[in-house]
Amino acid sequence: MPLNIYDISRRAGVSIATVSRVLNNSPHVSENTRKKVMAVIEGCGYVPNAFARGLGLNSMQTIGLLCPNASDPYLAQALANLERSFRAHGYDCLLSCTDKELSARMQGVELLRTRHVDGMVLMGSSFIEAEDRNNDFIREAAKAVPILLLNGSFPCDNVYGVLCDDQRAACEATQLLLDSGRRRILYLYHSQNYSGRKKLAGYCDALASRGVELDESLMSYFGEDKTSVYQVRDHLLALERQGLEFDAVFTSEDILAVGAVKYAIAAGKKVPDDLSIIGYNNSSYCLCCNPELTSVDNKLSAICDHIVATMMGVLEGREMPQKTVFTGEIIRRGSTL
Amino acid sequence: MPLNIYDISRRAGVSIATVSRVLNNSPHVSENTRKKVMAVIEGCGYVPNAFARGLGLNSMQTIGLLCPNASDPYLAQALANLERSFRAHGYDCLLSCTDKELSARMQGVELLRTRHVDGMVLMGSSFIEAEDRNNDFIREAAKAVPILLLNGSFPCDNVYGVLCDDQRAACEATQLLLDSGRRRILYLYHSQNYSGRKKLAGYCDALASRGVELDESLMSYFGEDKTSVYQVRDHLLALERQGLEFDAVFTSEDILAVGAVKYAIAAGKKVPDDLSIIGYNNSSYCLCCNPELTSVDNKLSAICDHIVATMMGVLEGREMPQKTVFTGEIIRRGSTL
DNA sequence: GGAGATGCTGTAAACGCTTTCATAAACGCT
DNA sequence: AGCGTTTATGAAAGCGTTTACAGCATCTCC
Repeated sequence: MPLNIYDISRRAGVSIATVSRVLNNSPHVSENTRKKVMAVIEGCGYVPNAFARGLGLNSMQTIGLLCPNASDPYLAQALANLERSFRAHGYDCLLSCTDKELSARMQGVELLRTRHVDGMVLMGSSFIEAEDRNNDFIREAAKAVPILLLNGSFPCDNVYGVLCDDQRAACEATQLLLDSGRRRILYLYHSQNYSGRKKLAGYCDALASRGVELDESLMSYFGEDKTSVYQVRDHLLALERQGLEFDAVFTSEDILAVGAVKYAIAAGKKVPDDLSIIGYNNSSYCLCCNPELTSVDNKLSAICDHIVATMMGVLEGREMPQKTVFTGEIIRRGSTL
Repeated sequence: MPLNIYDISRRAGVSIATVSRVLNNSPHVSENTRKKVMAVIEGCGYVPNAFARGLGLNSMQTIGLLCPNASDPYLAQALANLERSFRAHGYDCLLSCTDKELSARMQGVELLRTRHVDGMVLMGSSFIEAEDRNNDFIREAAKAVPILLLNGSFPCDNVYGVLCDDQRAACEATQLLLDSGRRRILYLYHSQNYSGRKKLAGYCDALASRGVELDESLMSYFGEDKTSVYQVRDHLLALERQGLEFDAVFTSEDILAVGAVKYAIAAGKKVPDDLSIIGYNNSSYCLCCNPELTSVDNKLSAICDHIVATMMGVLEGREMPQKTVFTGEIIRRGSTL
């Protein structure tokens, strides 16, 4: 039987209203009473009941984190960053992992309806559909609480995007390959989501900027499961057998680039001499390969910090920028010339 | 202004008690009223207020997940598994990441005191200290809610351990190295926690079983930060310069084994011909190396499933085994003969 | 036909806070 | 001294549930 606010009020010789005011840092308490009440509170280690507080305030200082795939080290890193930072601001995080995009939507809505989270972070732009009518769930949720998009952008009130300029970064990565003499650059991607489309656009931009013609047969899609390393390797081997020529690979995720390295090993090609490879995310996978992977650092920790700052700002009623764009940076390692 | 239980009771022509009974599947409701009330509830999409419910029941169906390092792919995978499974049972998960062990304890207690979680999962045995008096926080927390240990064991009421027999698995892994002719086996480990100690014991068991003398200079400790890949590489290079001889490496985590591969590359040694390497966890890092890493699969997903099942059992008042041990399995890949 | 079960439903009291409103005290001013 | 203003406090009404308890039919069985 933990203590309640009545116990404190009795011991401090004040009313529960005063105790409540002390707890909530209300200015309408004299310095004297504040001290007296605080002394009692600390003396007996009283902690206000969060459920009752939630009932009164209709909030429990909770943020929902919707994560499409927590086992991806990149998103896992984001998860850790976000959680730590929100906690520092006094907010706890409810996690909601999900494989399938459809259920992701449901879970987001559920989190809102059943847990009354104060805000949600959609981690990864896979939440944003190309077909706009499928995005109603975001618009709907945004009516209730602020929605923050990690690596996405969406024009809607109360929705805030914090992202890397993937188009530009992808363009620069591709240009790096082109400018080292490569002409047949494979583009491998995981999913056709918001940032996936941006990266593709950047890839095209780069080709255009160097006067290289786009060849659709150089672009391949892969599912999101764990076996994609082998999938990529086998796919590239198959392409080679079919006579397709390529001298570089650019991927939308590091794990796919790992697959490209596997291919090179299987095909007896030297990286980067015979095949240049650039990944995306600059995740811990990059250091595991030999040679180590050149990759695009898309400023995850800055993005996470900014997401938390924006969420806090919005929750405190401040005006916040609807879209913040960071500039990616290519981290050159051994997989490129 | 969402609907409340009074709105439903009015529309259904019953009292709020009856509505509540319908919502909680109480048997004391006639089939007729149940149907009538359900129809109203579904008709208007009513969802009971979780805060009020929490206040009444002193529970919000929430599990606290204490994760020492969410950016580790292995733990991230566990996080995803646990969350999905708890959600399927109607429980949401509050995440609490932490780098430092001390603050981990604080956060666990805080989660309990401020959030009234119904149970906690301590992910990774780094929560269990070698010095027993430092484990009071577990004992304390266990008085309030069931505590589940992922990869740990702790003799205390209301604390349940689900783990892999790391000692045996480490022994078998080391024996595998010994039986392929290796005699000078480095053991690299991340931290001196519960499972760290077990693995060490297994390593020693294996040496004893084959009559090989233990050499303390073959054991090295590394911190937990991300740079450990390079740390390991440089450390091994230094050992080599000092004249220490070794023909195999066994590590407590895959990421350290990746560092050993880096060392082999830097030192111009062939894996596995000049140097055999075995990691631990069978994480996604294993596939990134060349050759791919032999590693101990410690049955993460089985452990996670069992954690959730045990937690649910305890919460439903059933008797549950205090300790469940899975048997690890060595996954042989290219880094061993 | 009435006593005693049995089954269903409603009333009202928690649960532990926040917050509005009223009141009382203290203060400054003429 | 008297008045209006400001400041500090308390009483009480929510917030939306759960649940103990009471009440009322209906039924069973002598």
